[in-house]
Amino acid sequence: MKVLIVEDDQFHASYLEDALVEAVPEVTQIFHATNGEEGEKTARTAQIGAVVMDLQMEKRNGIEAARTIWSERPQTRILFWSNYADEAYLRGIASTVPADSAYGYLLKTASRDRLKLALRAVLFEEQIVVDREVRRLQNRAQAPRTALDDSEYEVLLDLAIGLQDKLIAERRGMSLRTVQNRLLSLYDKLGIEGEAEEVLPLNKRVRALNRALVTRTLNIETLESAQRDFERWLIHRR
Amino acid sequence: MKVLIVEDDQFHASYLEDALVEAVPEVTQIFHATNGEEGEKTARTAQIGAVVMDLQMEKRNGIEAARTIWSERPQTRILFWSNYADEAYLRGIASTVPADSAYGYLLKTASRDRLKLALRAVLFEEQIVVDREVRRLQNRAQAPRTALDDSEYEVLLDLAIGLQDKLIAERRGMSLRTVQNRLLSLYDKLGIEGEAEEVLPLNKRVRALNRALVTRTLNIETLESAQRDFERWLIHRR
DNA sequence: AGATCATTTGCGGGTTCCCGCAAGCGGACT
DNA sequence: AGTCCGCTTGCGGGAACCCGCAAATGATCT
Repeated sequence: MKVLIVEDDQFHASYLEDALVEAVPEVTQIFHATNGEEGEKTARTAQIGAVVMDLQMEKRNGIEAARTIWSERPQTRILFWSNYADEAYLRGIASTVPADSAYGYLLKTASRDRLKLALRAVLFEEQIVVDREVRRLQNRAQAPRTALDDSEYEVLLDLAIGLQDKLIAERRGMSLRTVQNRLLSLYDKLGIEGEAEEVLPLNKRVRALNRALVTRTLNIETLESAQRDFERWLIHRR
Repeated sequence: MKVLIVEDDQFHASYLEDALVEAVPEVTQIFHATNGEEGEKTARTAQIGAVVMDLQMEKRNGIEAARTIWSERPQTRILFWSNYADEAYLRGIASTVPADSAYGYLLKTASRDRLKLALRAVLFEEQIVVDREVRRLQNRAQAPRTALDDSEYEVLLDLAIGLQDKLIAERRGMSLRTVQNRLLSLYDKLGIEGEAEEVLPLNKRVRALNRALVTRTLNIETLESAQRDFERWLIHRR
């Protein structure tokens, strides 16, 4: 069995390699890559069936890499191994994992045993494994009070890259007023009203972006990739 | 000689420890902490004179910890060892390092040799060492065209936490119009005009925050600590 | 079909924001 | 003193934003 490790931190990579050979002795060959782009390439040329991958990396991050890997070979097993449990990553993964592929999401703070368990379960047994911490975030993010539905999330992204209401309306095909309704519920769900109790007037737009970042609903990479998406859309609009 | 290592990633911590004993055999005792708060405490109780510290950590980050450590014992040598060269960190350090203390700023991507060199130079020889990469950023950030002066930076922070012009004016003791002038030059320096050339109308406020984050002028920790500062100020104003 | 409830949309108006213009103010140099 | 230059400040107005209100549209259930 061939396994690819995509990880830009050399210490983490070698730790991972150790754990991997212990957990899955069936492994015959281990490949390394230090960023998403390289990872995609190796996965393709070496016909890799199992991947362990960090999420934040220079050049293409883990999610983007996973997207192309899965688009080429959907049955590839991928274990994401990340420092953070950001909602943005969860959304990214949820929206790209093929119907019946095995994957996992583990935090780097997990113990060595849990890591080994997850490695075996995902890469070999083709199970789905999600870290307790991550699961907790997932639940919180899905609590009806706080959950952003997809349409709200889209508007949040547009807001985050600095689009004005009118442009968002055009891009998403809704009326100006509807965009503003989305914004209202965003402000509500991100908790921007009561905030400091008193009549402390804030710039809600900026505040929304700020809150989204601080609560890890968005992260900086999300901003960058939303920007790229937008530019692509710009070209194709008539 | 006693040295304190403050680092929340265990692999990095042990790598650091190795390099440290090789580079500075004079070391007699090594202490560990995994976040800023703990670091401050250990530095105080163990009377530490030399510290190696990561910058981004849960609870108090490296800069905040450095501030209190230096306020208690200004001649402490501190080597910052970080993943990123964010302008926000540079500003933070620049504004807290006492006049004649030894410190250093090294990226984790530095080779082992450079790390050892820096460890010896800063902790033992009491020199000042700044990583090449970091220095480069520093220069770029100081290029007249892009450099934010302190007053602009303050306004940027206020904008970033969502304050409106009027509040910023009150907090910083300037007129409304002056705040707006600062914003104008911010927009200019962050490159928000031409952006997409044509008449692509953007929400400049949000865009400014977005750009500041993407260019690493700010990071999310900065947002959080700016928020804390603001709340402290809120209490003390009339 | 008819009733019900949620979402979408238009309208209107009070704020905030962005920024040109021009009048103060103060330091630097001659 | 006088001139120059840059920063601050007030004024004014057009654009964008926030949001209540109510009508239109749609989906669901009986």
